[in-house]
Amino acid sequence: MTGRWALAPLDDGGALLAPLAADGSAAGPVVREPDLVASVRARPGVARWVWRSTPEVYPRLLAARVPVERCYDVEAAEQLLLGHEGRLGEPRSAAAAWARLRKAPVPPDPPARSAEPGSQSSLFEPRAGSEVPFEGLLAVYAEQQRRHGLAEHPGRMRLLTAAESAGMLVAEDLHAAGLPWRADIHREVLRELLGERYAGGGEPRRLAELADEVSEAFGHRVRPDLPADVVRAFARAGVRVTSTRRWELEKVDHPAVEPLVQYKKLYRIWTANGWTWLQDWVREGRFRPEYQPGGTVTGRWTTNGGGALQIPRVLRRAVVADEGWRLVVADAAQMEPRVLAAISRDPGFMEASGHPGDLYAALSDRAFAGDRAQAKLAVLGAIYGQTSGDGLKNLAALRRRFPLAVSYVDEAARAGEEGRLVRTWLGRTSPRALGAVEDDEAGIPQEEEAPQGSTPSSRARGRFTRNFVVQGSAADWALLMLATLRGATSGMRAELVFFQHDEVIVHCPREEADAVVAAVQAAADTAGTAAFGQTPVRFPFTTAVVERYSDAK
DNA sequence: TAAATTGGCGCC
DNA sequence: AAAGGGCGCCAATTTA
Repeated sequence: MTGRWALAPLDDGGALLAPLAADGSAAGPVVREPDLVASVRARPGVARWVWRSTPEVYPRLLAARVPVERCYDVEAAEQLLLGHEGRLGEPRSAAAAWARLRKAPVPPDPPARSAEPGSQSSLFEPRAGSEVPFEGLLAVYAEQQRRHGLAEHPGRMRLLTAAESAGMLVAEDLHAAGLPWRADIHREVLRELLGERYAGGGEPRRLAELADEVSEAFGHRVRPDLPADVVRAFARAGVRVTSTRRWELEKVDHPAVEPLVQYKKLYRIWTANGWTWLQDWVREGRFRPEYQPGGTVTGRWTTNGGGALQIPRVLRRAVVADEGWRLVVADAAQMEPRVLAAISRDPGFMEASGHPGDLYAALSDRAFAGDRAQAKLAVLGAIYGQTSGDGLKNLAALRRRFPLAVSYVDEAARAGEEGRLVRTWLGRTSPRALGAVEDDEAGIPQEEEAPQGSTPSSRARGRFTRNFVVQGSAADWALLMLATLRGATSGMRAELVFFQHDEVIVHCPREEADAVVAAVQAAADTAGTAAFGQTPVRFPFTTAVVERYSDAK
């Protein structure tokens, strides 16, 4: 029993199932079985489960410890296919896709739920408006198979939807495992930084003291958490600031600056990751955020509640492995420039990226007379679309030595400025510019207003598309790396517990740590080849085996 | 009064 | 040193 099977849950815990042929059509009769979990358990040979939505089905399998190696998430795929077709705003639910297929009225997507802290698993109950009949699911899947064939690179598009589906599985795995989190240590850190917590939820002692220092420095009462108040106070003191951003304040010579900057730093910890956060998000020694693969247009993940991708560094002390266990903290080194090397196929840049060592040093040896800092600025400027400063100067040197790499991102920027779409290597596609309007003939977006050449908004658009191809292709790679790593660790006790763009944490018994480190690097190499084909580019990970997250790097 | 926006800063 | 890309979250403020 191999191949693909479609699966849909029923309200009574049962399931509808059907084997699928290569073209996506049903290869046998639809069967109804009483217990979804048992149905999956009884078919260990299925190569890929096809279902509407991973969060709808997979958590109950996970809870029952029924392994699922691969899936195909129809709604995730719909989102990617719509994007590829330049139709990103259209509803992406299976029900909507089914309606489009039947030329019926298309239901809008149900509103996104905001996560409740500590939710057991993300979505046991399907969202209202998401129901689709099984025949509809099968038809939508078959149609999606056809649409993959129409993509610019069908093979890459198939890889992309497979990878996104794998990401959906990993997201549930991460939620189920949870990041080990010591509430007692977190409280210790809070107490060190913020001082005593006052009953009634008022400012902790240290913040109150800093606020007093700020007021003293100005000679009158100033609320440091109110930007307008602070700007006014500086004006009264004869200092003109246009905002209270740290980099602007730090240029100002005034006794209020130091306590003010300190206040803002601590205030942030208090409001974003203070006692309230701890109470809301940490249960039984685990922090369980809800991850959303593809939550951003570039393919980077987001999390829903808890701010898992913005954990302040000072709190990493609270992330501690269980007794006898370790955290393997692995960080992809200079991922984005290496990805640029791979997608641009620039021979020199690929060659420089072919070493596991420091990429910026390798680049500076080749183009910047050994000046690593200049090389780094130039590369980041090329990727982010720098508009001024030294980076711009250095960009010229970069362009001379690595013309294909620079022209790759320049072309992406030009596409954006002209209102065209850009794609990642695997085919994830940028959304249309605001105000772009579809051309009936070719589906090419046009600016609503006559193109004026360069406007601030077209330049901003260019910076976005310039970065999109690199950040997005890096996300492609990271997804494949995760999928591979998930497979490699499935036979171990090790668990993936954290993922953040280019960094992954695996929690494992001490004895497994070496094997996990090797698996991470192997996954990186496999993903590099799977995503970009045979290139000299390497994707080294910096790994640390530690007991606490803060001991890494 | 509730929803949307703004300012600021945390992460990559 | 600052400013380019992507986000989420909080509190305050503005808008509907």
